[in-house]
Amino acid sequence: MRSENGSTGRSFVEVARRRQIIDAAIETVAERGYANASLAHIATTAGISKSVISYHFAGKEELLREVVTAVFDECGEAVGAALASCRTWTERLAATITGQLEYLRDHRTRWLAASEIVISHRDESGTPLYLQSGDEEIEGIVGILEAGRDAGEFGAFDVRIAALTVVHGLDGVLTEWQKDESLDLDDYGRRLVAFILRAVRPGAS
Amino acid sequence: MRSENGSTGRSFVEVARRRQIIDAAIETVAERGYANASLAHIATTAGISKSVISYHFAGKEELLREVVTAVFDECGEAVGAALASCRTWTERLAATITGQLEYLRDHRTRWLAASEIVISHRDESGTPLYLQSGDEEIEGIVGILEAGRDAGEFGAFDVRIAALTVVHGLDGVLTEWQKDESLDLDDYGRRLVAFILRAVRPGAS
DNA sequence: CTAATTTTTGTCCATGCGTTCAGAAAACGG
DNA sequence: CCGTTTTCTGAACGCATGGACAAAAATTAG
Repeated sequence: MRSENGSTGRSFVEVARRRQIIDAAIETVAERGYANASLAHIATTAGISKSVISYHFAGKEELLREVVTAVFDECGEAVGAALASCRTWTERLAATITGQLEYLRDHRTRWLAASEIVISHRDESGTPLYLQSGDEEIEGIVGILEAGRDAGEFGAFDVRIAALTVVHGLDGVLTEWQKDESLDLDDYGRRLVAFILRAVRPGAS
Repeated sequence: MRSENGSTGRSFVEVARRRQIIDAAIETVAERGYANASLAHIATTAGISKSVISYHFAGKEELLREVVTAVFDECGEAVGAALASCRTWTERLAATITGQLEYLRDHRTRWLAASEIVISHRDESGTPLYLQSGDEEIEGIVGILEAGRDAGEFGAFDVRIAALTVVHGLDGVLTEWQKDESLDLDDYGRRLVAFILRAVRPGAS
């Protein structure tokens, strides 16, 4: 019997191969775009035969889903770590923004690939992934905004609209970064935080 | 000699056919998604033979570009009309937001199709359309924000970040509307305007 | 009415795709 | 060492796509 890994029932080589294929898929999608990221190209990038992908993954569908969950989980953990050291709700709101931008800054390729897949990939019924994913991120921001409002750090405003604006503002940063590769993400993050804090600050509406 | 139309040198029937094909493309892309909107499907939707599209358009590329420019020009005109009747910069900022949402509300299919194409379609070099389009919309909002700031209607903030946040917030409304078909766009617009006005209002920061 | 031109049609083609498969190669267990 | 299992390969498959083409149909002009 081969040594197994956790509860997945996968051998070490299996896990390594899957990781290698996932990384190759990320690189290929980021470089050539979702539509041009065929299994053949991914296999070439990984330096393996096309059929190996079909051997280790149930299909292209499963591979792409694994890419998305891997990257988003990584980013979620990074943001969670940034949130842990915060003391005020204002800090938490800022950390949500800067934390995600820092992940984007340090893992551009991975984030780009995951975004491409989420936007472009459709399941068999034609529904894109971004309409299937849960809204945990939005709910998290809503929670911070409500708590901050109750604590008196923020003013009175529509927390859901505010949360959506933050999330879509973060999504849009990638677009701006693609338009201008020299964009300073840290600077952008600071300015975005400042703008959002202007909106949520207490005071007349 | 056939009667011609403007400077394009196209006959009336030619113009009509092109419009019919463009509308069929819009309907097909909105219904089946960009990736599944083949020329065959578009032709079936239009009730014509596939080759007619190739006869009237240089290729799929030209057809899709015409769809995008047609829809975005329509929306731009609608927003422009809404702006014309504004007297203050605050009104203009609000009209930019509500005007676009009203177009989205009244032309969901067209906007959806154009967005799909802009996001997913790549030219031969692999560059998506949304990285090619000019930033006239952003520049317009930047102009409003600067003028409003100089007029004392708005406070001191980063106008570019503010404009980008507005634009990306508007882009995101379509996503929310897809997630929840019963979303009240007028209500969303009012709330979004209120939130943005909170951010740009004069005061410390 | 006839000839020329515009428009439409159905068919065919080359290409690329994801997946399948039999068999080769490698790794493993006793 | 040999038999078994896992892993990999290259070829083949069915399918869908965008485009090209000759011929048919419709429209126009004289």
